[in-house]
Amino acid sequence: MGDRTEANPPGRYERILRDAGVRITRPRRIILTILADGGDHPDALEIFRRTAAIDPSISLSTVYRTMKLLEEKGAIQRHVFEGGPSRFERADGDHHDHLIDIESGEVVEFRSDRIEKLQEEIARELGYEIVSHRLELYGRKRQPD
Amino acid sequence: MGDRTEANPPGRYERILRDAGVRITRPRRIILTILADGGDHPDALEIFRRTAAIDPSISLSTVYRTMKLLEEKGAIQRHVFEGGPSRFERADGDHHDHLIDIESGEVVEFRSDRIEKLQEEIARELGYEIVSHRLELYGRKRQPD
DNA sequence: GTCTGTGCAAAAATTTTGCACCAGT
DNA sequence: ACTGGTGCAAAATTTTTGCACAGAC
Repeated sequence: MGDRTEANPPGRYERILRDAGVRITRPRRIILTILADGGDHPDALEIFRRTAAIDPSISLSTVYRTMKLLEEKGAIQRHVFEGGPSRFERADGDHHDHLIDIESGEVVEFRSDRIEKLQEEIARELGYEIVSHRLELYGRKRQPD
Repeated sequence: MGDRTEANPPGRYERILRDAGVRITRPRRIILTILADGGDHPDALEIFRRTAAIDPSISLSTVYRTMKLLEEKGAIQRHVFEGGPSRFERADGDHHDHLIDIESGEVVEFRSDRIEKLQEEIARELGYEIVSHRLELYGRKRQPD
């Protein structure tokens, strides 16, 4: 999967938000930095821990409010994997789905154009147009025997 | 989709549970009846409302405990659609995925062997074996133009 | 009679919100 | 300055749990 940092130059989110008429405050800038840095899928509490390490005055409410805002602006995606709380990841252009390691909680990203196509076909057959979708595989590492 | 009641004769769940060494109590029997009757995807509170209509002494805790039990025994499936609480449906033999109408909340079931196969392939390529999976399409009715 | 299941109330976990103050533009 | 954003504490929502009693086997 590797490094995708260059896909999110610092300020990418800032631009999205500014263009939407949203103020760039200190808490928001810090949260945005954390999201841009992370290649993972942290939940609100984890993001809060990371902001707290940088500026302990930032509240959990602000984290939640910012996540909701970013989601509405299309800057991040929210995932609710089985059982757990919402987890977030930035939304670059590239759509992908998730494979969750049920033993470690690790998330592997993947993408299948064939599956995407099939989904479209199915929706059309049922008389619907897809607005969004969610495909999650839950599995464990295969033992190389 | 239509009537699937015959796929769940009364007592189907009872057998599953009895075989698992679980006692068939009055609350459980009532909850099981509700699940067997419903062709829908109620959440815990809705199930509680339905049990309350039959026997108001049944508590919400018992509903939750029973749902968890049934899930563990493989008798029902839990779904967490975007935003909302867990919703449940009985697990017959037939696996299917869900298309959720984002306007009405209605759930349409579908199944695609081709998608299932592709999922297996993808997991294998990534070095995993699938334990479970979740595919949800969120969409709106297409206007017949 | 034994041991699991239940109701109740309290707690836990996650997320949202009212309000007075603060800060970005 | 104006307006939207923030921290805090309290509430809302969903789910779990401790405990004493009830009920299935």
